[in-house]
Amino acid sequence: MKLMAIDGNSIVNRAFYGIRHLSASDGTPTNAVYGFIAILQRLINEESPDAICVTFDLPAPTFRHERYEEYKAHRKGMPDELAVQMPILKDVLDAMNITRFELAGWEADDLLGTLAKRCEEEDCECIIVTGDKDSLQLVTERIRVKHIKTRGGQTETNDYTPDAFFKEYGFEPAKMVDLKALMGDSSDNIPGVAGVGEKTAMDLVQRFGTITEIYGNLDNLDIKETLRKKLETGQKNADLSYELAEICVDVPFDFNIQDSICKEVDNDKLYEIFKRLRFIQFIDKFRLKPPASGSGASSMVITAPDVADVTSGDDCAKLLENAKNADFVAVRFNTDYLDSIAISVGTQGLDVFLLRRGETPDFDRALKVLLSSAVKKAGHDVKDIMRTCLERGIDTDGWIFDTALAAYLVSPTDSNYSISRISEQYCGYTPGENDEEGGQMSMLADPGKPFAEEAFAIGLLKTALDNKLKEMVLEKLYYDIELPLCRVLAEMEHVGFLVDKDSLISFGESLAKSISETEKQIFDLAHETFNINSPKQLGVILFEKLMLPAPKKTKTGYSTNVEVLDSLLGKHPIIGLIKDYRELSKLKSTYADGLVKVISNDGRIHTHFQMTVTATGRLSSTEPNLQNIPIRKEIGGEIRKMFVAAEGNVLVDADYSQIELRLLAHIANDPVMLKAFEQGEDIHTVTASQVFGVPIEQVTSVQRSQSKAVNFGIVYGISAFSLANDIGVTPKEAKAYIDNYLEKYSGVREYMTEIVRSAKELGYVSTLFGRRRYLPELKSHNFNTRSFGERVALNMPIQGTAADIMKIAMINAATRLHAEGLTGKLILQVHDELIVECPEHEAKAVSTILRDEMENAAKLSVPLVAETRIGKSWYDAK
DNA sequence: AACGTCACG
DNA sequence: ACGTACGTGACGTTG
Repeated sequence: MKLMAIDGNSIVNRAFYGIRHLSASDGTPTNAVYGFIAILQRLINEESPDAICVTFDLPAPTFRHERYEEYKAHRKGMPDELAVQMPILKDVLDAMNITRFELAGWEADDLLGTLAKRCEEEDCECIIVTGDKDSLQLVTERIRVKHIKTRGGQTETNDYTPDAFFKEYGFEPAKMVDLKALMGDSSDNIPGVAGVGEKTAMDLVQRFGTITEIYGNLDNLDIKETLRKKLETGQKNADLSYELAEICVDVPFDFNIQDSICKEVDNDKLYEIFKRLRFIQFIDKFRLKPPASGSGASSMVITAPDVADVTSGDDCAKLLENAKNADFVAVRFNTDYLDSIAISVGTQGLDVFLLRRGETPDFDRALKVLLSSAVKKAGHDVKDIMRTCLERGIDTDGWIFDTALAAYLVSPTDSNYSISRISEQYCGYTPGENDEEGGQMSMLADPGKPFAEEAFAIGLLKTALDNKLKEMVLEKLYYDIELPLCRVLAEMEHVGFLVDKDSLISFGESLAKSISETEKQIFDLAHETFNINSPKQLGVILFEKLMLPAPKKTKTGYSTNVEVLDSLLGKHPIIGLIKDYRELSKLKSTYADGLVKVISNDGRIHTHFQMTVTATGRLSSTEPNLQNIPIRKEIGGEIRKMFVAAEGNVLVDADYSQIELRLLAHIANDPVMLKAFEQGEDIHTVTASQVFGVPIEQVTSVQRSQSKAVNFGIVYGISAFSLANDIGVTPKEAKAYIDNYLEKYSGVREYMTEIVRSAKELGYVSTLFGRRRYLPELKSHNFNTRSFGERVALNMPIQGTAADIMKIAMINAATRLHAEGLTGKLILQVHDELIVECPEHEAKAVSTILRDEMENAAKLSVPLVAETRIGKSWYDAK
């Protein structure tokens, strides 16, 4: 028999502070409950105990505390957000049929101690789960303590058997009490002996044993006189502390392990609670089913639609007619093949119609009508549908809504915008299982009912999200920017970027040569071969074999990143070679070999732009990522020479100059910065002159580059420590630079305090165009998390507005190119840079259009400046 | 799957 | 006293 006994208060605390903010639909915080259940589930899997129980603190009631529940929650400074979760947690445990114990006047610890001893007497195994180290005193052969830590959202467990304890502490578990008696514990109000801390106390217990042994022989101990004095004066405190630290193991309460044996959970109750708390994953994990119908609430529940296969020409014609007349229809395709369509017309009828190639008469004509502007459509991932259409030479238009895009604007930090997830969240309706997110769907001949249910969900979502957009004042951003951008991006992806495949391959081969030469030299210097790509093996060579000083560690071992290598540069010739090796192998694996793999039959690379990934509103690029092609280092530039224009064409590259700092000047309305930009000055030089108090002409290059770092730092939400690290000065000097900066740029200082204040008040920040990012981090009790939230509050409006402006410029530039009858096409966007490929004779016109549209995408109180260049390759055009 | 590393704006 | 810049994606190693 194996009992798992959990220190409820301790674990719920860990969960509360370790897990990001979560809330139920009514706003009640739920992170602690969530974390607790997650930990519990994991422990059950790990240990498979026969019985489980949870203990909670419950102090003795006194007359002074009339509102006892409230008092209970707030002692030890339990914050409100946690206190309100305690009753919820208890409900959950009850619904799970897990016994819980609380007894007035006793702490969770004492109950644990008592029941662990009872267990032991009955020859059962007991595992105590806690986040406090106090309970370690209970460890015996039959009682194991599982200590839980949370690090960066991950929970780690540490098992203490008597052996494991001895290894770490050097004495037996029972002496934990003596240790506490000497060193004290401020969090538990145990005084300990004044002047004795952890180190001294450990030493004393290791060498001499219990406090009885220590005090019984105090005069003869081999210790410093001062320590003896401290112990003498502190004896009373030590005795008192011993009593406080000792866990009571004979609390008078009935404990019978049989009562705690694991039972089935109460499906209906648990389902109801998890649903209310929005713990959808747990409903799955616990295999819960919706309560049997007849519970009365069914009128509120949206039920799955009926599916009608369209198999006759008459039905099809009727459907198309209805579709044309409807305000909108919701459409779901199998995006890759376009051979099945599910259509949900309006939201009145609950029918979904299913059209299939081969089954529906005249399928292709129906498809064409549906895809045309005659039918107003809501879809999911409209850009991808458009790209597929382009690839198959089908025209499409009439897309008036994209549910993924809308859900993204409403909450850009979510990581999953699958139809089923957002439908569950915004409509309370869950379409049937469907594998498309896993990429399997397109292979299925018969998508069937789940597919139809997704079309139905899109219809519900359109209405729900449209309201949300309106509520959040996101309509303009959505309808004027995000939605029109779908077409622009679909075309860019479709056109792609031509690369010189042969050159890329031979570049890869020459890299292979350099790599193996470098490798040989490294092995010579190391006197052995090893995998240089393994930070672990490299760490051993550098810091153990070659005995170089290790300046930094990571969680798992030595850090070997460039920063570390740079600090070691002069110390050993192997360092430079390793840097070379890294640079070459990165270039080969990610860029040379990596890009060759994704060149299509047309010789071009067709990236995928992701519209719903970044928290700030930027695009991202995948498969391959064309937004991180090398440029900063000499040899990396070689790669850009392989990105070329087709025969008779050129590339026109346009990029914004300092768009983020210009936006900072505009948003902060900082007079000094505004003036600098109006007069076309070099902003970093101006900053240097301000910060260092020298005339513009006398700014040195070091001063300019340091100021450049300060400017960047400001945009990122600066800290003196990081700035110091970045530019190699002391944190003190860095702080002086920042203080100086904010003194001169007073508008920026005001912006920084104001944006954080407003973010805390509203719970979100926004761009000039209304794009929002919610910042639950600002409410965190964790300093780091909260500071992160503050930095994001500073940065997002700037980075996000720049992204908005670029999107506007893209839409306008694409429109202009077309309107002026040019054949040049946008092919790439890299955040502040746009690339068009066009016939040579169009280059000048294209160049003008790009610059014009980029500079005029927004009217600000500073000029926006874009610079353009023309070349045969990306390298030449930049 | 997570981590370390490094490419970009 | 805390641990530190914002936003991404891909690759190789390791567990």
